[in-house]
Amino acid sequence: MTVVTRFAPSPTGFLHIGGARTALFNWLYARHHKGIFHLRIEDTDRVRSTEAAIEAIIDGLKWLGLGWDGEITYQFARAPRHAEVVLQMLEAGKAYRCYCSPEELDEMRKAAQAAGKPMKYDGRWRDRDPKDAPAGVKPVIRLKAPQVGETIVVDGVQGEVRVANEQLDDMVLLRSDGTPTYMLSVVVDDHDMGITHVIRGDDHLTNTFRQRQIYDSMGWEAPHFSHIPLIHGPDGAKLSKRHGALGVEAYRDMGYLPVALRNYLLRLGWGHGDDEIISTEQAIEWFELSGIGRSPSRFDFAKLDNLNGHYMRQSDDAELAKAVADRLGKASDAGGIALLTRAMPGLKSRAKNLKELAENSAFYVQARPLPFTDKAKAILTTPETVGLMPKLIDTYARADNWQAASLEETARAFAESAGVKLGAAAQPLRAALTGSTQSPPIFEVMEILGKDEAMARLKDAPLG
RNA sequence: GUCCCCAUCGUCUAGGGGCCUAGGACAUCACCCUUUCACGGUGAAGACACGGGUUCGAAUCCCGUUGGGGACGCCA
Repeated sequence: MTVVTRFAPSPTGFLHIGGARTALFNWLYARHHKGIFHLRIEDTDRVRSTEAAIEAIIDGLKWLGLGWDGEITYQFARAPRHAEVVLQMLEAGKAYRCYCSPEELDEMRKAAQAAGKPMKYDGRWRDRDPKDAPAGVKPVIRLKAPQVGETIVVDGVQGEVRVANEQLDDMVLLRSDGTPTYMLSVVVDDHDMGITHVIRGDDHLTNTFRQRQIYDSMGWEAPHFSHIPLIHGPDGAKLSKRHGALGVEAYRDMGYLPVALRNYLLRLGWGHGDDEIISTEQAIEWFELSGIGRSPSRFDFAKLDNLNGHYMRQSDDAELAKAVADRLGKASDAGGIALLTRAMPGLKSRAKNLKELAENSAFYVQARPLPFTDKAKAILTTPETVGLMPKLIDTYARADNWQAASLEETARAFAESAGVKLGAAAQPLRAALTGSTQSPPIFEVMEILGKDEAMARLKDAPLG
């Protein structure tokens, strides 16, 4: 049997981090089994669905590297098919028309809650004669759900979960305007698309009982369900669009790498022994439902940063240089990109994301005169520096060999003859050449900058 | 209110009756490396929510309590 999974977001906002993880798990599961991964946009809520959201979701998935198979399914386009299924159920006596007003329903729920009962529709139109139908009221169509016994779901993550049918009411299948509800649409689409495994957020677990009833009512075989625990924010509450969740594009803008985000998201709720750094290929090979944990997890930027740093250090220098140039608005500066590429080995171990990397790289391609941080200024204006620097600069002006090792030798010899530590020479150099007190090894910086630029910067230095 | 799910270091987790004086990773702290900051290396501190069972033996199984989360729409 070919495994068929799907990611089915509703386009009411960006692709948030929880959705991204759900997509990742479905993608991984399909790839692991050499199966199919579908994308279905659940746009049946015509009021809240937007084109912009659809675009954001598609862009997000592409950026994350989670490609889907075949065409995208748009759920709203399938509404006629959904309605057709409801009609079948109606004819088979498995569904019925209900003429309750919203006010009646509201009262029902309030009364049930007050009486300590589950808040559900009481089924008053279930067996009522259709002739009683009030004139001018468009009915909804409800499922004639079983009233006794229990509905059981065997979940890939949660195990066997059961609920008494008396807890569940006759859900609405078709709204009074003739459009299908979510509960019905998902079931019909999953069935028609041949979905074999549904992997989704835990918040759908209780919905699954209702969906199960629809499958049973239609005599369809239900897919295998797996409900993954939700990702919580630092405060422990569900991470949602309204509660601190960020879209994947926000992570992109913060400078995180797709590969790092995939690795991080994979480890959030899924484990394979003590493994932490897991390549995407390795993830595809290892991913199994049994590795999914049952308890919710919290999003932790510190760990994401660590992972991102790891993957940045492994990234290709030229690619990083391009990304940095892009962020610095110098994407078309070929010379700058070449210089940044050479500088990248010293730069990339000093940043945990592309944003930082760009900030730390800026001094290399910064036009003179350089801006100086307060600390850099302070170093350049100490009496010791003021006394030392002119002589050091003069020494370098006469240097022929501009290789880092040679430059360092020169500085060491200079420091020794002046009776100071190497740092006394290196730190002012750093301040003058980078405008900062923190940078890659300063002699490496000098070499990469080249003698002309380095000397010019040294002469610019605001000594004293 | 009703139902469902969950519960190991601050965080992510390993663990599925004896291998656990509970392992790893991130974060934290110390030391080493060192021209700064990182990277890297070494080490430290740090957890089985609580109470009952079951068992020769429980982090692991059962029940309860507490705590957290989720669902109860003509939203998805």
